Amino acid sequence: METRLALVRRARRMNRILAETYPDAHCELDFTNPLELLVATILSAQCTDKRVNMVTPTLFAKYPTVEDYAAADPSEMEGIIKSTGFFRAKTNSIIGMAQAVSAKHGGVVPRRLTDLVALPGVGRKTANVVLGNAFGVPGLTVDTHFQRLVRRFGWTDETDPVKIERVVGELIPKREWTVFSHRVIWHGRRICHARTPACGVCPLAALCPSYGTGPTEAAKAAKLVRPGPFS
DNA sequence: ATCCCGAGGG
DNA sequence: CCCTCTGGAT
Repeated sequence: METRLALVRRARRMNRILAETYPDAHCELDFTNPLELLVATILSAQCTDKRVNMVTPTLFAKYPTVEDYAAADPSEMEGIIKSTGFFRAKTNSIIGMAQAVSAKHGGVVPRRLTDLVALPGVGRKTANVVLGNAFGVPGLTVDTHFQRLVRRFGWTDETDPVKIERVVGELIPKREWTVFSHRVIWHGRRICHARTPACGVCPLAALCPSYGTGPTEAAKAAKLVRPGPFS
């Protein structure tokens, strides 16, 4: 059983290695404007950031302000964002979010987590992305990558994002929460994949309790694999 | 086939 | 906890 002290030390080392490995980890939805970042993040659900970035110029030109989104014609907006998938739900979310921001916050995107999460289509992950990357408020963005990695790191098996934030928040300094989230997510995208993690080239191998317990690339190629504690 | 830096509803 | 929503890339 790992002691609390050992756990904290290991977490700090992992964070340091991630920082060295991904020195320029950042939000790939590169908007400093809160409204733009909020809309782009809503669009990014189950869709690559590249594809989101292909529609945002057209979208932001047509809807420059909260009021423009609030008064938007749904079918027109669907046409613009169609290629990002889930376009009906996303259109409803964006218009509903804008109407709520207009009615409850005077057309200004709120800076508080509770206010952001209360907006239609805005969950905890999206809210923390906006807080961290547009408002400079530290936040852990617990997406599917983050969730998977902290489990493999042996930090927590919790699935509830709030509980995960609480556990990780005690291991990582608050002022690094935002960039730490990006490091973890970048690592998940590049090496610590859901099905077949590339443990052979992982810079965290020596510190990872899940090292070697997952399917190898060779086994995967031979189709002899069932991911154990993975997924 | 499987995945993409999710959210809402049952 | 489950399901659904969607198109595009690999």
